[in-house]
Amino acid sequence: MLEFKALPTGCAERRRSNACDVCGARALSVCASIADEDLARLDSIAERQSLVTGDTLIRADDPARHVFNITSGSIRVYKLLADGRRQITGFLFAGDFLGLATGDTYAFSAEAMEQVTVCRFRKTEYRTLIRETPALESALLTRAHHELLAAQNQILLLGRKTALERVATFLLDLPSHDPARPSPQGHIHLPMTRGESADYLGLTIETVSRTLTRLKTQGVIRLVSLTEIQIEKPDALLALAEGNG
Amino acid sequence: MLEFKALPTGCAERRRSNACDVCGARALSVCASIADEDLARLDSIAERQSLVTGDTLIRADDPARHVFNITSGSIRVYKLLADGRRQITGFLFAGDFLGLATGDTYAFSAEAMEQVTVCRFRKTEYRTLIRETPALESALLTRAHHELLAAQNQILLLGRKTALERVATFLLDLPSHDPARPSPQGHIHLPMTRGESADYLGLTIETVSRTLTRLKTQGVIRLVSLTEIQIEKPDALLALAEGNG
DNA sequence: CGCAGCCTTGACCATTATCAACGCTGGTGG
DNA sequence: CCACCAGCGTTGATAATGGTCAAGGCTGCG
Repeated sequence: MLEFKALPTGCAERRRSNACDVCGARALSVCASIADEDLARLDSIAERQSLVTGDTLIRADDPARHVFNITSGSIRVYKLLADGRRQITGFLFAGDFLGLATGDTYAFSAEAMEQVTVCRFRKTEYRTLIRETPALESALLTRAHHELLAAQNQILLLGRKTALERVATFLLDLPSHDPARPSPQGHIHLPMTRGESADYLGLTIETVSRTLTRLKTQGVIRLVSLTEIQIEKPDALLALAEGNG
Repeated sequence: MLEFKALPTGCAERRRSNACDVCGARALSVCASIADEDLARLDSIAERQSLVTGDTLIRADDPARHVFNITSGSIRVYKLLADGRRQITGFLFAGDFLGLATGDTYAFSAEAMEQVTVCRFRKTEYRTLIRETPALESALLTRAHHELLAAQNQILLLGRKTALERVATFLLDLPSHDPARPSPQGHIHLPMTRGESADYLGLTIETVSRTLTRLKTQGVIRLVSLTEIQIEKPDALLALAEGNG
C-alpha cells in the first residue's frame, strides 16, 4: 500500500512538465492541492495493481466496481463498435484517474500500453472518502473540466479537421501529455503505434503514415525513428494544425 | 433575482424527462441534491439575463468572467476554425451549466437557438460559493462526469461512424436532451436546422438531408414536418446507430 | 404575390478508405 | 551466428463515402 506514494511523485513530475495544451496553464495533477492526511486516507483504501503491455485494466460493460489512479506507465482508453471499429478516446499517464464516471458498468475499455502500475479503490469507499474530502472533490472537478475541454478539442478535430490538420494537431498536443517524459525543444516521442494514432485520430494506419511522410517531404518534421520525431518548422506545423497553411 | 427559482423548476422538468442516453438512469439536474439554503445563496449572487434567437451568450477567447445556468430555452455551443468551419460540440437546455471550465478565456462560443433565459454568476463569487457548498460541488462533479461520457460517445460517432450511423444515433439521442419537451413514443422534435445538425454530426447539410431521405425511403422514419420526425422502426434505427443493419 | 431562407435533389469531384505488395526490424530457433 | 518469421510501417493502385457546386422546390412573411 505504501506504493501509493507514487502518486505524489507522479504529480511532481507532472508539475515539471510542459505547459498544458488545453488551458495554457501548467498542468496540475489532482494531488497538488491535497493535504498529507487526506493522501494518507486515500492510501489506506488503495490496492496496488501491476500490468504488462496489452493487459486489460477495464473492459467495457463490466460492472464498474473500481476507480483507478495511474502511478506509472501509459494507458489507452477506447470504445468499440459491434464490427470491431475502434475509437481511442484518450491516452492516460501517471497521475490520471479512470473510472470515476457514474453508471454501474464501464462505458469504455482500457489497456496498458506498456508496463503500468495503478492504485485501485473500491468505488463505494472512494465515494465516501470524496464526500468527506472537499479538497479532493474540488481537485477532481477541476480535472474533469480540463478533460472536458480536451474532449471538445478532439470533437472539433474529428468533426471538422482534415487528415493533415489532425496529424499536425496531434504532434503539437502530444508532448504535454506524458508527465514522465517532458520533451525537449521540438522533440516528440510517439509512445503509440501507427494503428493507435490512427484510431485516436479517426483515420486509418495508411493515412497516418502517408501524412507523416508528407510532413517529412515538406520539411516540417524529421522522422528520427519510428517513435521519435523532430519538429523542424514549428510555425508551419502550428499553421497546419489550425487549418491555415 | 427571484427568477433564479426557475432553476429548480427546470430540474423538476428534467426529472420527469426520458431516461438518460448516457448512463441509462433518469437524468438528474444539479439542483436535485441541493438544499434550499444553498439555493438561496446561489440566488443571492445571480443576475438574470435574457436572450433572443441568435444572440451570443459566450464568445470564444473573451475573458471568462461568468458562469451561466440556463433556466429556459436552448443553446448551441461550438468552436470555429480560422476559415469558418464550425463544429457544434453540444446543445444545452434548461438546467445545464456553461463556462465552468478553468482558464481565463472561454474556449468556445455559445448562442441562443431560441428565446433563452439564464442566470449569470461572477466566476470569482461562484468559486467561493462552490468551495463552501460541498453538495453543489458534488453535484457539479457528477454532471461533469456525465458530460464526459457524452463527449466520448460523440468522439466515437465522429471518429468511426458513417453518415447513416451518425444520423441514426442523433435521432435516438435527441429526445433525452431537452427536459422541457419530453417526447412521446417514438416522436422526435428537431429544434435545430439541418445546418446545425450537420455541424454537430461532422457532416454537411446535404449529407444530413440525403440521409434523412434515405431513412424515410427505407421506412425507418417518417418526416412529419421539417422539425418533427416519427420513428416507424425503432429496432432498425437502433441497429443502424450501433453499426449493424 | 414575390422574395428570402431553408431544404432537397442531382451531377460531379476529392479526400480518405480499402486492398495489396513490399521493406524493415527484432526476436527466436536451428 | 545467421536465417527466418512475425509484426509493424510504407507505398501504390483503386474504390467509395461524403463533399462541392448547382438548380429547383417549399414555406412563411412582408
